[in-house]
Amino acid sequence: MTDELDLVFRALADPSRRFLLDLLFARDGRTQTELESELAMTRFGVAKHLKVLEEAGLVVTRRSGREKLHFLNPVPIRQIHDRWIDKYTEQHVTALIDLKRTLEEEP
Amino acid sequence: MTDELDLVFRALADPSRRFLLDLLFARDGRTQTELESELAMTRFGVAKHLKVLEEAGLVVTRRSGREKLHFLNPVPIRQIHDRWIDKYTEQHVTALIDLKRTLEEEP
DNA sequence: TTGACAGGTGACCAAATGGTCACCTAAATT
DNA sequence: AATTTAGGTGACCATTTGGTCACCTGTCAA
Repeated sequence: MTDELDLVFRALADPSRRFLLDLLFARDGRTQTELESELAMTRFGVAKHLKVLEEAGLVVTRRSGREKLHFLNPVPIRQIHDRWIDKYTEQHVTALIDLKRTLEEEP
Repeated sequence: MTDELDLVFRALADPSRRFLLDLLFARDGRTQTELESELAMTRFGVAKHLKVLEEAGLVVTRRSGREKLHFLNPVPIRQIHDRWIDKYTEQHVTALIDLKRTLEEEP
């Protein structure tokens, strides 16, 4: 009943971790210390979250001296998408979302 | 720190719920009883999972007499995708995944 | 070389989660 | 009308999870 993407889904379940992904989506290559300052949490909590994201493959890291740089990896996100949206449905869905966005912009 | 897609991410975190989505992806419009038979769990557990999926908007339902029909809604999945993959990156990522798939097919 | 800085580990605790059960309502069947 | 069938509710329990802390290693700078 468990699958290979299990770690990815579990990683995405927490709002703090999604916020970390947002930060890395906005700007890649940040250190852990740099990311800590953005969360209302001790560095231990942030470190734990980054570890979960890294083990899920959503974040990849590179060591540079005593620093650890973090990068967003979008591949697992796309795999989630492809699991429940086939190439045919994709067009309808994106059209729907664009429509929704348009409607919300002009009230 | 919490966002509107919170329910969607939390719903996707559980393997049983993802399996239910797989079932509905394969064939829509099933009743709860029909779905129960596919899970190694009492009907109460399945009902709870379906409720979580419905509240997240991943599943929409329609009543028909005493039956409740379930349908997969792909829109939230696409929204997850769009959050961390911009139109430009999308091309690279899909190309990467296609490449990976090709390589795994021919060993 | 001494101290400051970046990061890692394991234990620990409160809160959330998955699953079951006793009990309920409403629709279909006989 | 009586029974079966589809589904819903709230309490309950075991396990998992998010977060903190004391303590550790390795790297850079004065």
